[in-house]
Amino acid sequence: MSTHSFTEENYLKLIYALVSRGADEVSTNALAEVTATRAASVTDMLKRLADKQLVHYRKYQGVRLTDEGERLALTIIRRHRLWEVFLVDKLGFGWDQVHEMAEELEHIRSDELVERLDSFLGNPQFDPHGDPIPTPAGHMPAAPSQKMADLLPNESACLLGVLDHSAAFLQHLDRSGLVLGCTVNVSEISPFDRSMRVTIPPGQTLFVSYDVARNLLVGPTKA
Amino acid sequence: MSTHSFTEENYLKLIYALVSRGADEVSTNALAEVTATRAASVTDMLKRLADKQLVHYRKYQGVRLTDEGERLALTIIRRHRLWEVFLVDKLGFGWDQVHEMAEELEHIRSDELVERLDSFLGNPQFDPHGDPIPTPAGHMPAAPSQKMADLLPNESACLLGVLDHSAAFLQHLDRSGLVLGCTVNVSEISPFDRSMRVTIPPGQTLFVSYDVARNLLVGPTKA
DNA sequence: ATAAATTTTTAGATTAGACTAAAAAAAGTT
DNA sequence: AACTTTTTTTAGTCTAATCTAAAAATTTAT
Repeated sequence: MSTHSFTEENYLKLIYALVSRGADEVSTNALAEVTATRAASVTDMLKRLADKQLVHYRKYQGVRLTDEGERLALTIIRRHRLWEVFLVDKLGFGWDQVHEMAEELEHIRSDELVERLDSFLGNPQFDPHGDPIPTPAGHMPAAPSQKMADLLPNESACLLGVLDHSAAFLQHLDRSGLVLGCTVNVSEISPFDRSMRVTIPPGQTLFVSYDVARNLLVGPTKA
Repeated sequence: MSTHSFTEENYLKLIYALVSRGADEVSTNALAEVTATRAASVTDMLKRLADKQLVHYRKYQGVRLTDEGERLALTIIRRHRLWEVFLVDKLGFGWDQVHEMAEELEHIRSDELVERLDSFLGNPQFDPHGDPIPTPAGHMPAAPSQKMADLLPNESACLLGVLDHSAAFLQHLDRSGLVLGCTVNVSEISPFDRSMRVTIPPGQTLFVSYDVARNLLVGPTKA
């Protein structure tokens, strides 16, 4: 039942994010970058987190989360994503507007609140960007990994998520009419710039640049 | 657009609460009591709030809010009460469970969030305890002021709010079947202990102690 | 109106979380 | 292998919000 500061929670979340997208251990500088602080501040915090047994830390060697640290990181990510669903589904915010608010809401410290929110939202499996919502016990479900850019001509797929979460990218998708859950069919790929001609229901055709296609996650169509 | 710390917001809210229930100015000791800190800490904070023009403060004389301080206090109270409505109406919490969570939620800093929440909840005028919800512009609507203990035999009234917000009191009301909005009719008042015999729909009779009756707010029946 | 009690303020410390500047370790280059 | 560059850590400082102990102002009581 010990309680952690907002700052500590944010470090855990960010360490999780950095580890899960590649490296085995996270460097001090990488953390300084994502926390928007200096390396010296990061070192301080890592020592504190190590004292609390939330990370494994060896000088000059980088960090990784302990089991308890990972469990905690995942409950925070769970809260973040559930609040995003609330903001979009219930309050009508756009998926490009909710990140900052969820950054604050994720720190509200009541497990019962989170579980009631979860049922109120209908136990969603994914957040508005298609990211999977961790279980209450702290397990991260598998996420789709195939990119739209990997599709071949004549293949169809279901649009499931985004890799780039920036407001600019999300707004671009809005303007293009690309919505999560929609079925896309690749009719042609330009050999020159790898841009795709795709059709989406109801029979609409659009061009998707490679830069966009490699930031979109797809899966098998529901058919 | 300047931003204030949680702590500053809490001081403002508590100063408002103390002023509105009596005294013209609030003493350092009274604030130390409600903030659960020491007088010396309060003095420090009052200086900081005075620097930010949120309170009028003169040494040894107590404090009161500036117009800007009061406006801010009321937006925080507005947020608190709206979140309480959300927790009770949408998530199904009991009215005795929501205070602590709302204490955290009230500090989420997005005006658009609050206004969208307000519409989502159907623009409620009162929180689950019958306290009026301040307007977005920072105006506190009038609250009912008549106490159930002031009713005379044979008078009827509508139960509108509570003065005591403790979980113990609220749970007592739950066990008694006293619900906000219900019509109460006083059939008899004991001259000995001022306890009341009241009837509530559907034709149920119960005894209400003076201690309970003076913590209940009533108004004219809707009829 | 003077002394005693209470309240409030000052002075000086502490903690979390940040900072800068400098030292130490690791990695990269000839 | 030795030198250079980069990364990380240490050492010392800063701010917000707290604390204790002591001093100052106000209030109460004789």
